[in-house]
Amino acid sequence: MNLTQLRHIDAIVKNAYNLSRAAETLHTTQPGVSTQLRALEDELGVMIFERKGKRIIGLTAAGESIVSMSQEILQKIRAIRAVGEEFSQEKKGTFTIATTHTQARYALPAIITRFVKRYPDVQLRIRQGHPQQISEMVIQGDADIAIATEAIASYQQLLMLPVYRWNRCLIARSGHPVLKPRKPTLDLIAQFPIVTYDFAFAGRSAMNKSFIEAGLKPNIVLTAIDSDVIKHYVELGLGIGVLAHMAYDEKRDKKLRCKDVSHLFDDSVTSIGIRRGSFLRGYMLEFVEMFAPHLSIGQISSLLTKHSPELENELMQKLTDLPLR
Amino acid sequence: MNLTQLRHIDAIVKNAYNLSRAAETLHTTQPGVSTQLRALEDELGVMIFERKGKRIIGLTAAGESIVSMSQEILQKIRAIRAVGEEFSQEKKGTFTIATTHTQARYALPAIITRFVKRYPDVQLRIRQGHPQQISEMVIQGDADIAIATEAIASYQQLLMLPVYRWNRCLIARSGHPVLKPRKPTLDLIAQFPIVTYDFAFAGRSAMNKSFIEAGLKPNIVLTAIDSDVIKHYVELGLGIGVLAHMAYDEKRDKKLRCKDVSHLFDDSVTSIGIRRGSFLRGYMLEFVEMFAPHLSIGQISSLLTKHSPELENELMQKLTDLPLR
DNA sequence: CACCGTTACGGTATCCGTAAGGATT
DNA sequence: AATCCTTACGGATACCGTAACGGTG
Repeated sequence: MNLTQLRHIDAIVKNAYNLSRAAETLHTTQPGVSTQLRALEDELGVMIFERKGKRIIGLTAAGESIVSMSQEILQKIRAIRAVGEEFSQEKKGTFTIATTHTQARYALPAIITRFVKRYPDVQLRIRQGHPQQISEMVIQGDADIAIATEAIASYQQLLMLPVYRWNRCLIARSGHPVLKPRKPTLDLIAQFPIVTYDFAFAGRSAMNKSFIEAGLKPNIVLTAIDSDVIKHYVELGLGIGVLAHMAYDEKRDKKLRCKDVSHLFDDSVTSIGIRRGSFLRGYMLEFVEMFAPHLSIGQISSLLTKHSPELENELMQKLTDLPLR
Repeated sequence: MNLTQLRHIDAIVKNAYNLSRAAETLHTTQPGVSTQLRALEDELGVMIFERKGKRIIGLTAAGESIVSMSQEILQKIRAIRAVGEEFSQEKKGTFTIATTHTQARYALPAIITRFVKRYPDVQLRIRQGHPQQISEMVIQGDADIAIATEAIASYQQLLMLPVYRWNRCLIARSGHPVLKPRKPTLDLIAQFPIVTYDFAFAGRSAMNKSFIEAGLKPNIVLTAIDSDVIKHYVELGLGIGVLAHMAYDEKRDKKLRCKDVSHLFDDSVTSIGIRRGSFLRGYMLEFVEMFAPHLSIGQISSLLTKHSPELENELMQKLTDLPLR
C-alpha cells in the first residue's frame, strides 16, 4: 500500500469512476491507474470498486470505508506539508477562503485589507458558492476555511466557530408604501412582491420560518445568491427586497430606502467552518482571530488538534454574546 | 513523502531517538533510516528532529506536529488493512484486548467463552496492565480495545463506552471482628490493616475519597494490582481486604467471609475504550455488544466513524441505568 | 574505543509509460 | 465505432543494503 494508490482511488471516485479522467487529473496514464488499483485490491484482498464487466461503476461496501479513510489520510498528508511550509516560510503560502457573495462583498473587505497588508506574500484566493458547496470545498481540501451562515453546522467533519449575528432589513424605492409605518409587519410585507436570497442560503430559511409561523405566504418573485443583484432589481421596481443589514449602504444605494426588520425575523449566525484535524497555517489562524476577535489563536488551534466537545459546546451556547452586524 | 518515511519517523520516536534501534524494529538498516529521514526533512523543508551535533536528541516544534499527524495516518493505514481483512475473511483475524487483572479474571471469562465458541478462528490476545498502560496500548495501536475502570476517560483520543457499575466488598478471615456489625462503618475499617488495589487503579481512588471525606487515615499495609494476591494475603491474616464484589467467590474462597460495603464508597464504572477513528472488525463490534448489551453494533460503529458529541454525552449521562455487578 | 549518524556506491525491484488487446455501450 | 479497462513489455527510477567515514561521549 502506498500513497499513490490512495491518491488514485480518490481521483477515481472524484472523476465519476472513470479511470481515463482520473489518470488525467493525476497527470499520469490510464494503464498506470488501472495497475495500481489492481495492486491495491490484491493487497487488501477486497474489491474496492463495483464492476460491471470491465466497467467500473461504483464503490463496494468495503470500498466506501476504504475511500473515506484514504481521504482522511490524504488530508493529513496535506496537513504535514502545511506544517513544513509553516516552519520554513512563515509568511509565505496560499490561503483559500470559501464563502458566499454577501460575506465576500460586505463582511470581508475590511479584514482582508488588513490581512494583505500584514501578509503581502500570502496568495489569497476567494472561492464563491452557496453554503453547501462552500462546506464541501473545505471538506475536500479545496479551501482552507469556509465562511457562511449556519449551513456549515450540518457537516460533522467541520468545526464551527460562530463569528457574528446579523439580521435583515427591508429595502424599497423611496416613496414605496411599505416604508410608511415605523415598524413594518409581516402582513404588510407579504402584500408586495419580494426579491430576496436564494433558497440554498441559510439566511433565507430564517425568513421563511417567520412567514410560515404567521400563516402567511410571501410572494417571492425573484431570488438571487447575490445582494447586489437583489438591490438592482429592487431599484428597477420589481418589488421590495429583504436582505442582510450590512448589504445596504446608504451612500451607494441612494435610490433605495432601508428599514430594519429584525423584530420580524430571528437573528442568523455567520460562522467559520474548518475541517476537523486539519492544520491551519499561522497566518490563517491570525485571519480567523482578526475576523472573530472573541476567539484566540490558542483556542482555535487547540480546538483543531484536541477533541473537546465541552469547549465546542461552550462556544455554541454563547451565541447571544456575539456582536450584531 | 511516502508511508515508509512516516513509519520511520514514528519508529525513531518510539525508540527514544535512536536510529539504530529504530532500524531494527523496522527490519531494515540504519543508513536506510537515516537517508529516508533526511529525504523527508528536505522535502518538507524543516528539521523534524532536534540534533546535537550528529546525535538526534528529540523533536523540534514542527516535528511534534508532523509525528502526531504521521501516527494518525499510520493508524488509518492499519484501519484500511482491517477493512480488507473484514471483507475478505469475516471470521478470521486477531483481536487484542488490553485490560486489568480484575477484568480479565472475573468479568471477561464468561464473554470470552461465548466469543471463542462463535469465532474459533480469531486469535484472541489479552494484554494486562494498569489503566494508564492499557489506554496507551490502544492509542498506540498495540491493542484493539481497552477495558478498565474510569481512567480511560482522561484520554481525548479514546472513545469511552460505559459498560457496568460495580462496588466493593470487605473480606476477612472468618471470625475477624470487622465482620461483626451488619453494616461496617468507615471508622471500623480504618482500625484494621488493609490490603487493597494499587494506587494506579481507578477503583482505589474512589475508596480513598470516602476515607478522606470522613477525615480518616486508613492503614494500608499492602497494595496489589491483582485481586487474587489481595485475597491470598488476607487469607494469611495480614489484614482485611477491600476489593471488587465480583472478585469474591463464595465457593472458592472458603476461608474468607465477604461483607458488602457499597454504602461506604461511590460506585465505579467500568468502560470500554476505543481509539477514535479506528476501524473495528465485525467480531470486535460483536464482542463489545456481548459485553455491553445496552449498546448496539450500529451505535458503536456510528460513534466511531461520525463525530457526534451528543450521542457520547447521552451515554455518559445514563450511568445510573448501567447494570450493577 | 564503542556507539552513533552521515555519505557514497551499486544492484535490484518497483514503478510508469508505451503499445496492444478484449469488453461494453 | 467509440469509449473504457486490462494485460504485456521494457526502460528509468527510486529504494535499500553494504561499505566506508566523521562525530560524540
